[in-house]
Amino acid sequence: MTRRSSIDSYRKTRVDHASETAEDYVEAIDELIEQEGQCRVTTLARRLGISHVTVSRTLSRLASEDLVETEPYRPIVLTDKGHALAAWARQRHELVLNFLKALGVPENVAIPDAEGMEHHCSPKTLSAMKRFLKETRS
Amino acid sequence: MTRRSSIDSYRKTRVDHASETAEDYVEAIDELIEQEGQCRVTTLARRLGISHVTVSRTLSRLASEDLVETEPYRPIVLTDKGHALAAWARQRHELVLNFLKALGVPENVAIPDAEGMEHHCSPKTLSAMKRFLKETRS
DNA sequence: CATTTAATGTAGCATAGGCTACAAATGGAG
DNA sequence: CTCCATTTGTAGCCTATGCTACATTAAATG
Repeated sequence: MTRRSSIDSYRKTRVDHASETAEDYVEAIDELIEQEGQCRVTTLARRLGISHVTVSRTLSRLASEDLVETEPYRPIVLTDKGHALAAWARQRHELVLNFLKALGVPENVAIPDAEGMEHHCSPKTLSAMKRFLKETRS
Repeated sequence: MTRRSSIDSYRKTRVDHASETAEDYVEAIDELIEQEGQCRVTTLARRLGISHVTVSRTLSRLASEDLVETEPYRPIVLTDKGHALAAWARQRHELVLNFLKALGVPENVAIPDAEGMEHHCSPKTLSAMKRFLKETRS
């Protein structure tokens, strides 16, 4: 039983990874729009720490997935779907980060760890984290 | 400050991913050797849920990184370095899984989540998990 | 020991995500 | 309005990870 599910676990991890990029992008785009009024390719590239070329190509994929809308030389816009995903990702990000901090992980470590872990937390794990935060606060 | 580290966080997540495959492979190889006395390409492929072709190619890379030794049509052997990495990965895997279960995450969810999360837990986060387990047990 | 079956390797293709170098568009300063 | 700096796009290359189809080796069985 544990044997059987190991295959599925590995597969899930792989599939998760496919959507991680999308989540990171829409989350960063959403933040940039909030912070600067708009999101440009170059700004996003700086934020993600990669070249504008990679960002540009990835945005094409996200556009084909109906998460963003792009016009040549224009700011990047989130679709409703993209915005919803961003909101969800940001919320989850906050939760995981707060959870790690409440667990006693120093912030400078919790930030990068949360970044990597958040994509792999299923709803039930997120609920457990919420529960922990509630109990800890009281 | 949080701004500055966001770039590094994204970068760290990407770099982490590069070593995830290696960790998953040596961990699975180590388990198979323990369970079946040897590890064959096909068995490993089944375990990881991917084709033997992909496994074969990835093993070449791991061999070039001195983690495994391969001979054509022969079982896969872990180098000392590979075995050490496997031991570390298995230990970390156990810890994360036990932590999630102690947190109240159902096992069937904890297994795949641990699989994805473990690669992103830095030593300080692992320490915090250990601490939590100790406190919970008492 | 020949033959079939299973395991492994190889060829070749696809996608995702990196990059540099160069071209073209935009926008602001003079 | 022209020109220059910045931004964005395009061409082309790389690695990692997936695959199917086919070739080859090893092993098992009659």
